[in-house]
Amino acid sequence: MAETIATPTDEAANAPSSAVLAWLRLMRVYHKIDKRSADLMREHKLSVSRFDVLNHAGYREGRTQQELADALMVTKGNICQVLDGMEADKLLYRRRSGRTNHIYLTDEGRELRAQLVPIQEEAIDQAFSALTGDEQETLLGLLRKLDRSLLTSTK
Amino acid sequence: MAETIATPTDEAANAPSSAVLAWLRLMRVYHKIDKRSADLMREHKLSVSRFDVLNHAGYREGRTQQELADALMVTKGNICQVLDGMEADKLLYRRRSGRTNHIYLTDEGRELRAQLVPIQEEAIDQAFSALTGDEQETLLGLLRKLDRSLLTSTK
DNA sequence: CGAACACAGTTTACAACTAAACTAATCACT
DNA sequence: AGTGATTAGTTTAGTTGTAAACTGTGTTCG
Repeated sequence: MAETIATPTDEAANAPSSAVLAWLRLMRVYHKIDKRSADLMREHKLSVSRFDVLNHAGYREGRTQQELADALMVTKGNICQVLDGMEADKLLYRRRSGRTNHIYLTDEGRELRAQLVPIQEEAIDQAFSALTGDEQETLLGLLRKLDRSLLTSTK
Repeated sequence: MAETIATPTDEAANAPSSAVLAWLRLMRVYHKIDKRSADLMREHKLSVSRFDVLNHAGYREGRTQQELADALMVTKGNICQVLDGMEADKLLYRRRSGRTNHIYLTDEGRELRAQLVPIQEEAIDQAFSALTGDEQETLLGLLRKLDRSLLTSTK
């Protein structure tokens, strides 16, 4: 048995699992679309994080900072900083109630949101346009299943 | 026609397109798994970016910095900084050739890589274990199609 | 040749994010 | 009511990333 057909324990790595391959692709897709978004938002003098806050806070007003942090998958410390900036720029304001802050958009913020949300949606639709409607649904279903199986970090 | 069945132009946003829904899920999945990876790597005193460089540079040695930057979807400026640190820590070294640098792992770097790659792969397999093998293949196929349709940024 | 260009890598200034410590308000329970 | 645990938000120090200017090397072609 001088020559094996395949040598799984070789220096050359084993074939990566489909999970690893899927993860690598997912990373690439994420980064590419994220960069597109960043470029798009920069054209409108806004960062992605500010847009996300504007979008989410405006979707249903009166949310707390912690709710925003959870929804956007960032720390409450980060949200606090982003809100500081946006409040200073009069895009939104905090209304304290006990120990929680509720976030409301200003007219200016609401206007900016109304202007940018369709542009962003258009860009996302365009980015996904290589997939058919059915494929998008399939992808969504798989990602949803995966998402639900990943416990929200216990912290 | 006093009452419409649906009012697409309402204040309440239109139903998001499947592309937008897929993008939101993809973001969530990316962040959750990325955070898991970061936590896992931190246990081994390594950052995700260093692990990525170690993994990629070790997969085929002699790569240039620009190749690494492209593969990891970060700027060459960032790679340069990460390499500075890793070179200082004796995980790898640069070998200049003309105007390009080729990257090689030290024995220590190679050893660390051999130790961590299986751990990381295990974690990824585990993260994707909610999907069946077929589902993982389907997901991979869709992501690959999507990835290929997204031009690498022209820069 | 040599001027103009292209390109790999480096540096710098800054933005975005985290972890962790801290402050302050609320809750649970005897 | 009082004390201890919990929770929302803030602050701080440090990490990771970017964009853009800069350096130095190679390449093209009149």
